[in-house]
Amino acid sequence: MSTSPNKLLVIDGHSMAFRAFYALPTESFLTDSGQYTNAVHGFTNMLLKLIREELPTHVILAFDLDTPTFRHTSYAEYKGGRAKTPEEFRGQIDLIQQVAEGMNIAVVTSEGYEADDIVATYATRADTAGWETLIVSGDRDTLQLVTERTTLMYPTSGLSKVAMLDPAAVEEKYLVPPLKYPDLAALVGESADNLPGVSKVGPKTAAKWIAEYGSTRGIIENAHLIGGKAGENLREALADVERNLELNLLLRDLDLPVALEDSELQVPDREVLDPLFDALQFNQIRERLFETFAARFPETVVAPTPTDALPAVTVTEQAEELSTFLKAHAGAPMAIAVCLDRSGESLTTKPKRDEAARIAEALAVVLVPSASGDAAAAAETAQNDDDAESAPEPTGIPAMALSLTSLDAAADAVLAEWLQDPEAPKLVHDIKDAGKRLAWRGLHLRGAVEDTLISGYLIQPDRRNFAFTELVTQYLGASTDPASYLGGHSEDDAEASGSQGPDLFSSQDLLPGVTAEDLDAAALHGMLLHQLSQALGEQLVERNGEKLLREMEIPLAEILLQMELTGIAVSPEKLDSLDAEFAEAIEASAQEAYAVVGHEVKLGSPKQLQTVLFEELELPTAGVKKNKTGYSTDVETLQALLIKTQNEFLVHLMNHRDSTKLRQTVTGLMEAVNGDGRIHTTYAQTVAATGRLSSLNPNLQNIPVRTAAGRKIRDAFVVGPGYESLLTADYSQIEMRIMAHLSGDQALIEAFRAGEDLHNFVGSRVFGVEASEITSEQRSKVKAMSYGLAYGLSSFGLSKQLGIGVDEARNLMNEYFERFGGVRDYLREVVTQAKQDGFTSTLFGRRRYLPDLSSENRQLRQMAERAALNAPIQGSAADIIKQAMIGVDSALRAEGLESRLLLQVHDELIFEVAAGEREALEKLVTIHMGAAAELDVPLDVHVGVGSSWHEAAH
DNA sequence: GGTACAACGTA
DNA sequence: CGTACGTTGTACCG
Repeated sequence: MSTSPNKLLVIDGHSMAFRAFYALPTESFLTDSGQYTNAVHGFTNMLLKLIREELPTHVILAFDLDTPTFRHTSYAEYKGGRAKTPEEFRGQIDLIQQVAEGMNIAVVTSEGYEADDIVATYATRADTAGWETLIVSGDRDTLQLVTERTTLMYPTSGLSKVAMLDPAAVEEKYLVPPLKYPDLAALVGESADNLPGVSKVGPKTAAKWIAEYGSTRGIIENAHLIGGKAGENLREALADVERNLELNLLLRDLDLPVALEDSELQVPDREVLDPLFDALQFNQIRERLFETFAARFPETVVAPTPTDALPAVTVTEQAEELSTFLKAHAGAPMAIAVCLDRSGESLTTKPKRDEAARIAEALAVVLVPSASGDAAAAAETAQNDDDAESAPEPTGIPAMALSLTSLDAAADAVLAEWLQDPEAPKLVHDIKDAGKRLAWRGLHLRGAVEDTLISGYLIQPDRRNFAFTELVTQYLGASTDPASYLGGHSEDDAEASGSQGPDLFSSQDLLPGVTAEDLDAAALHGMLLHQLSQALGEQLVERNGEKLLREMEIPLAEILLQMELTGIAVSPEKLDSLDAEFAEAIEASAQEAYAVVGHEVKLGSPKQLQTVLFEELELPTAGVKKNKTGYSTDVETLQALLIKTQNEFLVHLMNHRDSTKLRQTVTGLMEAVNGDGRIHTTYAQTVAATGRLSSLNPNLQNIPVRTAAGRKIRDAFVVGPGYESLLTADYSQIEMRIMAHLSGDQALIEAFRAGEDLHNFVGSRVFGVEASEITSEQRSKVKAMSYGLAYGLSSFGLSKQLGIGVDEARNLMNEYFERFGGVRDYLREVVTQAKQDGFTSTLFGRRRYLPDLSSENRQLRQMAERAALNAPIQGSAADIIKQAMIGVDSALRAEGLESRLLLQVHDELIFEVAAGEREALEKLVTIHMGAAAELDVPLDVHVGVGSSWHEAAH
C-alpha cells in the first residue's frame, strides 16, 4: 500500500456537537451574556486534540442543514420521533462554525443531503487519491466508509471513550465487513433514524443471512427460501428493508463547494478567534489552540527569514560611546527594552504588598534604533534575493545595552539626560511600568511617542490581553523567541559554550545579573517594538486614535506613574480601631444569627445559607430569584424575605454581611500599607472598555461612602507628613451634563445653565409642579430615571428599582421623554449611528467597537445596544477627567506648586495640599477641571478640604 | 494551587 | 430586563 503524506480528518459536525453537548454539563458553561457553550467547548477541545494527536494535513467539518434531505422526501417518518433539540443547544452549532472559521477550517454543508453524505464523499475521494482518512462521527451509518486507509473514530460514551475502527474492528464488533454494514442495518433497523427493520431479527441473524446470500439484495431475492418465524417476518417487512437499504447507503459523489485539496490545515486567524473566545469566555482553550498551532506551524508563526537578524548589541559603560550612539540616532524614535531582575518574584505571582520587593527591578536598558542605513539595505538585498545561499549574511541593527547597577557617574548622567529629554522620542511597551522601574533607579522617562500597550487598547478597547507577545503574534505573526532569529544565543548555545569554554559559569553575565539571553530577548523586544508600532500605528490612524494616544493617554500615563509612586497616607491607628470595631460587629451578629437557627453556619456561604433559609427555617421560596447554585441569597432577596416573614435571622445575616464587607475592605487596606506609611494603588489604563481607569492592588475606587460606617473608612485616608491637608474636587452630575450636551436638549441645557437643582428641575417638568413642590419621593424617582437612561434602562428595570408597577414606570418614562424630547431623540440616534458605523464615539473621539449590535442573538444584541448608549457618556466623562488631570498637572508645574495629585475616582480628584497652597490649589483645580472640555453646559466642580478624605468631602 | 461563583463596594 | 470596574470568601477542581 502506498503511503501518502496527506491525511484527512473529516468530522460529522452535528453528531459530534451533540455528543459534546450531552457529555458536558450545560450549567458550567454559561457566558455572562446567557449563551450556553458546553457543546462549543467540548467540540473545540476534541478538534484540538485530534489535530494535536492525529496530525491531519487536511480538515473538513460537515454539517447538516435545517432543510429536509432526500431521505425525508422519500420517507416522511425519517428521523421522526426524535426529542426536540434542547433549548441550551441553541446557537451552539453556529458558534462551532465560527470557531472553525477562525481556525480556517472548511465548513461544508449541502442542500438536500446530510453531513454523512458529505463525509462519505470526501472520505471516498481521499481514499481514491491514496490518502489516509480519519472520520469522526457518532452516526453508525459511517461504518460503511471504513477501509484499510479510512478509520472511523466512534464515540462510545460521551466524548471520553472512543473506538478506533478499522475494517477488522468493524467486522469484529458488527459481525460484517464495513461495506456490508448497510445491509445489516437495513435488516435490523435503525431506531435513531426511525427506521424499523425485520422484527425478531438482530445483528446475529442478519449477519448469518448476509454471509449466506452475500447481500440484502440477495436475501430479498431468496426470501422464500428462509424458514422459521424470522423468514416469515422478513417476507412481511420486505418493503421496509428495501427502503432502509436505500436510506442507509451514503452518497459518495456529491458536488461540494470545497475541493478536497483546498481543505489544508492552516494557521488560525487570531483576529477572528480572539474576540470570539473573549465572548465565549474560553481562555484555556485559547491558549491550547495557539499552542497546538504553534507546534504545528512553527515556521509560519516564527517566520524566520534571512532578514530577521537580532540587533547587534554593544554593551557599554562609557559616557562617550553612549553619547555618540544617541547623537547618531538623534531625532529618530528609539525603542527601549528593560532587562529585569529575574531572581526576584515574577509579576504574575500574587503580589506582596511592598512595592519595591514585589516587582522585579530594572537591571539594564537596551536601546534599539529603528532599522536604517546599512542594516536595512543589507536586509533588503537579502529579502529580494531568491538564492538564499548567495545572499550576504545579514547584520543586525547596532543597538546598545547599559547596566543600571554599575554605570559610572558620567555615563549615568548621559543616560539620565537622554531618558528625561521630552524631545528625544522613545518607543516603549507599557510606559507606566517601565517608567516606574526606572524611577526606582532614579531615572525619569519622558518623551515617549509610542506605548504599544496603549495603542493596542485604543484600537481594541474591549480586548483583555495586551501582553507584548500577544500583540506581536497577532499583528506581526512573528516569534518572540530570540532563538528563532539569526544571531540569537539559544540557551543550549550558552550551556555548550559555558561547559566547553574556560568560563566556569554556564551562562555568562554580560552585565551584572543580565545574561546573553536576556540581552537577546531585550534586543528582539526593541526591534519588534518598531515593527509593532508601525503596524499598530496604521490601525490607530484608521480608528482615529493617534491624537488620543499622543495628547491624552501618554501624558496621562506619566501622571499616573507619579500618582502611583506617591501613594496616599493612611492612619494605621484609625484602620486598627475600625478593624476591631467591625470585627466586634461581625461576631455579635454572627452569634445572634446562630441563636436563631440553633447552630453555627458559615454565613458567608450562599450554599449553606440556602439550606438554612429554605429548608431549616422553611422560608417561602415563592418568587425567590435563582442563580446557578439554587436560590439567591443576595440582599434584595433577603430584604424581600424579611418583609414577608419578619424572621430576625435575616436581619443578623444582613448586618453580618455589611460588617464583613467593611472589615474586608479595612483588612485589605492595612495589608496594602507600604513601608512609607502610604498606600500605592496601581491604575489600569487599558482595562475599562469605555476609557475609564480602573484601580487595583488595592482598589481605591470602591472605598465605601454611602453608609456612615463605610465613610469611617474614608476617614482613615489622611494628609501625609509635610502637607497641610487633603483636597477633593469632583464634577457634579458630569454624566447628565454630557447627556445634555450631546443631546442638545434645550430644557436640560437651560436647567444646567440656570444652575438649578437638576432632579428638582426635571421632577417639576415630569410631574407638572413647581420645583419647590417636589417631594423627596418624586425627586428620587426622576433621579433614578435620569441616571438609568444613560445605561439603557427599561421600564421594567425602572419599575423594579423603584418598587412601582411597570405601567407607572412606563408612564414616568413617557412623561420624561415628552418633556425632554431631545434626550429621547439622542438615545435613539446613538444606537442607530452605532449600528451603521459599528462603533460609538466620545467627545474626544475615543471609539468603542460593538460588533454584537448586529448579532442574531437577541440578548447579545440588546446588551450591545445598552453598551452603545452608555459608552459615549461614560467614555466622554472619562475623557474629560483625563484631560483635566493633564491640565491640572501642567498648571501645578507652571505655577511651581508643591501640592500633588494622589487619586482619581472617575469623577473626583484627590490632592495633597502643600503648606500655604490651599487657596491657590483650589483656584487652579476649579479652573482647570472646569476648562477640560467646552460643553453647552458648564462643568461644575465641587471642592472640599480637610485633614482626611472623609473630611475633605464635606 | 488554581479557577469559578456569588456577592457587593464604587462611579 | 441599567453601564463600567475589582476583591472577597467559599466551593470545587486536579
